[in-house]
Formats: sequence, C-alpha cells, structure tokens
Amino acid sequence: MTEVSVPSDQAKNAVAPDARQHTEHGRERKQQLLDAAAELFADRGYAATRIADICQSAGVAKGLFYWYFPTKSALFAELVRTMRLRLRRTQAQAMDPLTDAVTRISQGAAASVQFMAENAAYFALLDVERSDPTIADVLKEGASVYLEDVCRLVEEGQRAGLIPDDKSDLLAVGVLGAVSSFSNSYRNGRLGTDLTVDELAAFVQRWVRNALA
Amino acid sequence: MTEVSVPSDQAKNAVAPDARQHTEHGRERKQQLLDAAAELFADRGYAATRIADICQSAGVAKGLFYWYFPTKSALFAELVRTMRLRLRRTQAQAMDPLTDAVTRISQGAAASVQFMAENAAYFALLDVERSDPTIADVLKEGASVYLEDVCRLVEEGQRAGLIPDDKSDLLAVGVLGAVSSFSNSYRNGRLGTDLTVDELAAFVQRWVRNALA
DNA sequence: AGCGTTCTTGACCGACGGGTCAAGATCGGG
DNA sequence: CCCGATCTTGACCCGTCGGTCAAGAACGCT
Repeated sequence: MTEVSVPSDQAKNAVAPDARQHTEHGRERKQQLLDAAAELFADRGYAATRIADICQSAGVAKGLFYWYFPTKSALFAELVRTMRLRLRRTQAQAMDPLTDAVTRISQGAAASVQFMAENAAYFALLDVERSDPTIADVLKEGASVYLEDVCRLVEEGQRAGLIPDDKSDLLAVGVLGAVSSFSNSYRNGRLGTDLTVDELAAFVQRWVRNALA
Repeated sequence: MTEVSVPSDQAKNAVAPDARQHTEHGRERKQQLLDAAAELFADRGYAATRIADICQSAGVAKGLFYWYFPTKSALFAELVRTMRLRLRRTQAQAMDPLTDAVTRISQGAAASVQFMAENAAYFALLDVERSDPTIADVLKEGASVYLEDVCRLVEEGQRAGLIPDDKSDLLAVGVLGAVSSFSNSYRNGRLGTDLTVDELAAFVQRWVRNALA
C-alpha cells in the first residue's frame, strides 16, 4: 500500500478536470461553457473561436476554462460526442422496425436531416478542419457507425429484392452524402426561406427512395 | 500629370506581387510554390501548413514567398481558382450537347468525380475551414455556378418530361451532394482499394440517374 | 469560527507563424 | 564593365492565443 504524500499546495489542482466530481453548481457552470462554445463554433468555426471568446460569452474568467476542460479540443470532443448520441437516438426512434429496409433507411435519413436542421450548432462541428489529431479522431469515430448501419440495411433490402444488386458500401455512402449535402445547403440558406424542415425531410425521403430503386 | 518621386531604395518592392511582370524563370518559381502548397494543403490541410513548410518544400527561403504572393490566403485563392477552371472544362467536355438533360447531368457528375479522384489536392482545398473571409469568399464563388448549371438542366429535363416535377434546386443539391460525398469517401480510402475511378464514376452515373427518375 | 474543498480570477508565459526588410546575388542589356 | 531590374536570403518583429498558476473568494460542514 503506497500512499503518495503531496504537499498541500501542490495538490490543489492535481486532479485532472475529467476526473473531478463536480458539484451541481459546477456541472451547471460546465454546461454554460459547452453551450457558449457550441454557439460560437457554429457561428464562426472552431479555429476562429478562442477560449477567451467562450469564457466571455459564458460570463467567466478565462482561467476557469481549465478547471473544467484540459484543452480546447477536449471540450470540442465532448460536444461532438454528446450531439452524436442525440442524433443516434433520433435516428433509431424514426425507424419503424416492422417495416422494410428501404423505408427504414429513408426514415432514418429524413430524421437525420430534421435533427441537423434543428441543431445547426451540431452540424457546424462537422465542418471543422482536421489538422488536430484529437479532432480528426473524434470526427472519424462516429461517421463510420451510421455508414455501417445503412450498409447493413442496404444488404437486407438487397436480399429482399427491394434494392438493386449494386455495391452496398457505395449505396450507403450515397445515403449519407444526401443527408449531409441537404442539411448543409439548408443551413447555409441556399434552399430559399420558404422551405420548411418537414418539406425538406420529405424530399430527402423521396430522393433516397428513388436512388435506391 | 502627377509623377510621384520615390527614393530608389524605397521603390524596390513598391510593386504588389500581383502586378508584377515575372520573367520566365520567375513564373516557373511561382509555379513551384503553388505546386508545393497544393500538395501540402492536401496532405495536412490549410491551417497546419505553414508558409515555412511551403518554401522548404519548394527549396527556397521563406522571404521569397512575398515576392510572389501578398499573403498566404492569396496563394490559396489562386490555387482554388485555377483548379476550378480545370474542373469546369472537364465537366463541359464530358457533356454531350446532343443528348438529353438527364444524360448530361449524369455525365457531368461522373466527370467531376473522376476529376476529383485524380486531383485529390484540389478536393482537399474545399475542406478548408472558412474563418478567413478571403477564403470563405473564394470557396463560395464557384460552388453556386455548378449548382445553377445543374438546376437549369434539371428544369430542361422536367420540361421534357424526363425528370419528376419536384423542386429543381433541391434536385440540383442532390446531384452536387452525390459528387462531393463519393469523391470524399474515395479520397479517404473508405471505399476499399479495389475500386477504380472508372467504376466509381460509372456508379455515380447510375446513382444520379436513379435519383432523378 | 475554523478548515478543507471547490471554484474563480487575470496577469503572465512562451510557442508559434504570418509577415518585414536590409543586404546581397544574379541576370540581361548596353 | 556598369547599371538597373529581378530575385533571394534569413534574422528579426510582433501579434495571437492556448495554457499556467498564485492568490483569493465562496461554500459547506463540524
């Protein structure tokens, strides 16, 4: 049993931010930082958003950031992971398990577009340049999971004779590509101001169904 | 007629890099810098590529960069514009003017995918984060031109009864989205190593045709 | 009140990278 | 050879921003 004796002064910040048990107030404060960051990243991008900006927006001093997060990219990673979980839940809820593969794929695609249109902040996170290895890894993590899901559904549809016998991985890329390009254009205001999210989601369903026919 | 008298020492670098008449040797040197930059941007991204890296790769001293380019983003803008022209030429050549709109759209899409697969450097330029206004403007410039072209073709196809009466701008976004998502996945090695560019282009043609059916 | 813990502040540090510029090399023409 | 123009060098400058940390405030428990 080895007990490490650390002088009291030096032990003050020896616990990594990730390993801390925050109080309720601390958790609220942390969330404020995350919310501020999400909004600023969406507005200006990751690189152009400074930690000072985030703290100013959250109404705290810059040094406080490091009580809650070890680095800027660690905050980013946490943001992405949280949003990704929410997206996955949205997708799963939209897919009716009692229906056929094509319908499920297109339901999932429509739900994704809907989620992304309603959560522009999340979508903007995916536009970040991947020069930082931490960031590149985090962004890569989730992308392949949805791709594999869709790929599996495509293969199921092919076995049922609902989808042509083309390469399932390419078809899956096509579905994911549709989701991201429509969401991106909606977010950038390229689709006109009279288009509702529901109309867009319905269109994406048709697009995906047609492409898989 | 006002002639400005400038001391000879101060006039030495008074001409902006853009306004210079370079010698043949100078033009070659400039191209070396552009080539080196294109490769490094593709490999590591814009932000992570320093001017020092570009100069080292081109085998020149860092200060020389500013004889040829006023800023880093000016070099980037020139790169993007050059590549965009080449892409447009490739697209135009691939579209048979004697055939129907759907065929032309899908031919253009296939040619774009082919070009991008064979010019990874160009495609990587489009992944750059848009925090620098100069960069954001340059990237925005060209994107809408192709979109308008495709939109016009879609409308032509709709008048001819070849394409359903859905929103043409959305259908055009779908085509462009397909081009970029397939190119991106190919570039990232997500499509397996046995897929050739020709096979990919052929697949994209089928995908676009189906989606517009 | 005292104490330990959590939280908060903001001046400071140092690495980084875009950009500067004086000095000098090279080239081409007369 | 001389001269003017083009090109080239690399030490230096300076602003930027992520991260540090000593000092102190606030909180909760005994």
